Amino acid sequence: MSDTPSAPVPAPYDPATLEPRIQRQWAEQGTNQARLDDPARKFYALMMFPYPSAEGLHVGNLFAFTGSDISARYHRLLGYDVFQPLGYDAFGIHSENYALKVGAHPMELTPRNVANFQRQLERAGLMVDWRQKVDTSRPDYYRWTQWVFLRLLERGLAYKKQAAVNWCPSCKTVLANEQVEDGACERCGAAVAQRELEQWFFRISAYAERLLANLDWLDWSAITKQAQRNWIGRSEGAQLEFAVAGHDARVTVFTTRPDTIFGATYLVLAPEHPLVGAITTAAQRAAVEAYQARTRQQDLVTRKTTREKTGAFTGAYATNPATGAPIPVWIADYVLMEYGTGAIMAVPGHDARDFDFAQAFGLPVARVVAAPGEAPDAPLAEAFEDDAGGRLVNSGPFDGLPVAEAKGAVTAWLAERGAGRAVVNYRLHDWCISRQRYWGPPIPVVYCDGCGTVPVPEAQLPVALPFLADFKPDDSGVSPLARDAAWFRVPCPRCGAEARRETDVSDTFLDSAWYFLRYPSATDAGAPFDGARTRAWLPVDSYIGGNEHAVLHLLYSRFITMVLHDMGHLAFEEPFTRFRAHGMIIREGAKMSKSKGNVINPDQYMDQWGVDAFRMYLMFLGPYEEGGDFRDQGISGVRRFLDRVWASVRDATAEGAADPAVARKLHRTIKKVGEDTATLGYNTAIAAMMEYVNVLRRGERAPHRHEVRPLVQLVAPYAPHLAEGCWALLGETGSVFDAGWPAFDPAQLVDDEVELVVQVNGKVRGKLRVPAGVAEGEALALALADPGVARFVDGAPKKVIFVPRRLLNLVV
RNA sequence: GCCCGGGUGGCGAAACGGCAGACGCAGGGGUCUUAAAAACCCCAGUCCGCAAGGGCGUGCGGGUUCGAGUCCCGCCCCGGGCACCA
Repeated sequence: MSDTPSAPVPAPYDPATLEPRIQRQWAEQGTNQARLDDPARKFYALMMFPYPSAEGLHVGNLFAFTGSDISARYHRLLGYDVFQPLGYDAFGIHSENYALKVGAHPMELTPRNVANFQRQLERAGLMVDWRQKVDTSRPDYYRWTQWVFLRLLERGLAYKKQAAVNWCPSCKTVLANEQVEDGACERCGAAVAQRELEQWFFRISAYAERLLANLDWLDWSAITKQAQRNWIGRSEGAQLEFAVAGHDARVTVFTTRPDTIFGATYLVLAPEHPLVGAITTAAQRAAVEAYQARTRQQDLVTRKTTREKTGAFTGAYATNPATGAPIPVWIADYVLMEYGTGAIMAVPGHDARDFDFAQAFGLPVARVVAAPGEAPDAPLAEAFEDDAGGRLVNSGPFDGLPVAEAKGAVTAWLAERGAGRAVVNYRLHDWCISRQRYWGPPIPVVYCDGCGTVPVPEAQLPVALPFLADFKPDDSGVSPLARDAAWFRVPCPRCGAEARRETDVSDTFLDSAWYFLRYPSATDAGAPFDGARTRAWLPVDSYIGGNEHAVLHLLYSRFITMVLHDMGHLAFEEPFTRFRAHGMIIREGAKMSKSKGNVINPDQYMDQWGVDAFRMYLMFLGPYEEGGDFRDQGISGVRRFLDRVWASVRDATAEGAADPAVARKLHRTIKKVGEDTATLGYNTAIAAMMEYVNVLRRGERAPHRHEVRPLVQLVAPYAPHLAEGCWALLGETGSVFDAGWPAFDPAQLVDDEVELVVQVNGKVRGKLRVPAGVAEGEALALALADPGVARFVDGAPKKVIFVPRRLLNLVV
C-alpha cells in the first residue's frame, strides 16, 4: 500500500441532503429577498402566476418558472437587484367547478390547494421573494381588484348592457364559447341556447388603436405581438348609408370593399338588428319573427361555425346609392350584431359568403371587378375575391380603375353625396367582466331605486364574498349571491335607503390584469400599489409565460395599465417592457393529458434525480421558446454532468500550472453561456458547459481551482443548489449569487493556429493546420502541396475563394 | 380557409451563406474489477470497399451562389392559433 496519508473520503454529490440544506441557508440568510426599498439597479422578473389546481404543480408550470428563474438569477449575478415574486390565480370558474364536482367548498379547498402548491414551489428552489406572495382570492387582494373596477367606472369605461351568452339549461349556467362543443354543453351534453343578460363591460375598444400602435415598439415575442394584432383586427373600410324605401330609416353598413358598391344586390341585417322590426312588412313578419326566434335558440358557437346559409326576407327594399336600384333587405345569422354595424351590403359577385347566400335564395349576382384580360360580363361560377390585380367593370364612372384606387375614389364619391365615409373598424370588442357565478370578487356596485347605480365607497371595500354553503348556480341566470338576502340587501351608500347589491362577480382576467402592480406592495394595507415602490420597480423588465395568454391576459393587462396611467395612477402605460413566450413540453412525442395517463409528476423526478437535475433537464430538452420532448431516459445525462461538476470542484487543486487549452475553452464557454443565457438559449448554454467539463476532466485530469471557480458561477442559474454547495466547497463565503458573473478575456478567444478547410469545387478534400493570420497565397501553396488536395487539382485553379481562418475553396 | 411555428442520424437536438449532426440519450468496443455496477477512454449518418478511399445525404421539385439545412419560387406533411369579422 501507498505510504501517503489516506485522503479524506470524498464527498459524493448528494442532492437529497444538499438541496434542503441550501434552501434552509437561503431562508435563514434572506438570500432571495429583494432590496425592495432602495434598489440600485432594479430588475423585475415576472412569471405568469399559476392557477392552484388540486392536482398540484404541473411539469409545464415548472418548465415555465425555471426558465424565468434562470433569467432572474443570471441578472442577479450581473449585479442587478432582482425582484422575482410569485402568487396564485386562485379565483375562477375552474376552482368553482372543481369544488362542485368533489362536493367541497372553494373557501376551504382553495387554501388547501394553495398550501400544496406552495410546498412544491418552495422545493423547486426558485429565487422567489415569498414575502410578496399574492393570492387573488383573499380579501386583502380582491379589495383592490374592486378598487380597479371603481376606477374604470369613474372613468366611464365600465358600463352595463344586454348581451347574449351561451346558456346551459341543465347546468344552469353561462358557458364560455370554449365550453360549447357542437352546440352542446361540454360537461352534460345538453343543448345550449342563447340568453340575453345584463352584463358589465369594460370599454377596451376605445383603446384599440393605442393597444395596436404600441406593439410596434414593445420588445415582445413576435408571435405574441402578431396574435394581438390579429385579435385587435384593424380594418380600413367605409360606412355606407342605404335609404329604406317608404321609411325614414337608413341602414348603415360597414364594408372593406366600397369599390364593389355597384355590385351590391341586396342588404343583410343581423337578426337582432334594431331596425328589423320597423322595416319588416306585414306579409313577411311571421317568417322574420320565426327566423329571429330560431336564431335565439342557437348557441353562439354553432351560429359562428355553421357555413350553411339561412335567412328571411323582410319585405323591405333599400336603394343602392350608386346605382339607384331598389335592392331587397334580408336578415341572416351569418351577419353578426357585434361586428361593424350589424349590417352588410351583400356583393355576391365578390364575396364567397354573399355568393353562397345568393345561390341559396336565388338573389342576383353581378360582376363589378374583372381580372386582367377578363371580359366585363364573364359569368361568375363563384365569388371573385382577388382584389390585387382586378379592375372595376359595370361601375359607371369607375370602370377600368384598379381595385386599390377605387376603394378611396368610390368612398369619396359616396361621401360627397352624403352616403358614406371612410372608417376604421376593429374586431376587438368590449370586455365582458360579469360572471353569474360565486367564486370571484363581487362587483362593488349597489342599485338604489332613488339613486340608481351607486359605486361602493372605497372605505367600504372590500365587498366581501360571503360564505355560501350552497353556491351552486340555479336556472335564474343570476349569481348564487342573490340568494343570500342578508348580503344582497344593503343600505344605499348615498341615501341610506334599502338597496340591492350587484350579484355578479368579476372575471378572473381582471384579477390577473393588475397583479404585477401588487407584488412590490403585496403587504400594503393602505393602497393597491405604493407610489414609491411602484416607481422603484415598475414596469416589469422581464415577463415570461405561455403564449396561450398572448391575447386575453396580456391585452387586458396592457389596457388596465393604460387606463391607470391616463388617470394619473401610473407613470408608464405599458406594463411589460419585455415579454417572451415559452414553448410547450410534450412527452415522448405526445401531448400530456390526464386521460392519456402520461402526466409527469415533478415530485417523483425530483426525489430520484434531485431538483437541480430536474430543472436542468427541463431546460436541456430543446429551445426554451419552442418547448421540448420529455423522455425519461434523458435525465441521466444531465445528472451525470452535475456529478462531474461536483467532482471537479471537490478534486480541484490550488496549485500547479494552468493548461492553456483549458483556459481558452473556459473563456469561450463564459462568452457562450453568457450570450445564450441572456437570450433564453438555455439548451445550448448547458451544452457549452458540458463541453467545457469534458475538456476540463479529459483523462481524469485534476482541475485547477481557477478553472472550476468560474464554472460554478456559470452553472449557478441552472443548478442553484449545486452551485451554492460547490461555492462553499471552494472555501468561499457568502452566496454564489452575490459573487458576480465571470468575465472572459477576449485575447483568449483567438487561436494562434487554426484548421483551414480546403475544398475543391465545394467538396472538402483536405484540412490544414495553419497560423491564424496566414495569407491567401501561402494557404493556396500549402493546399496544393497536400496530396489529398492535389489529386483533384489539374493545373491552375480557375478561381480561389479564401475565407480567412475558415476555408479555402478551389474552383477547377 | 387564414396566420404563425416546424420537418436534420435509432432518439432529443446543434449549426454568423463556409467541415451537417455540437451536446445529450440509447448502442458498440476498451481500461479498471475475481465479476458486475459505477467511473474513465474510444467508435458511431448512410451505402460501396479488407483497407486507403469514394458515392449519397437536412420533407419533395426547381432556382440563386465558388459554396445552400440556411436565401428565392412552387408543392407535401406535422403541430399550434384564429375562423361566416363583411
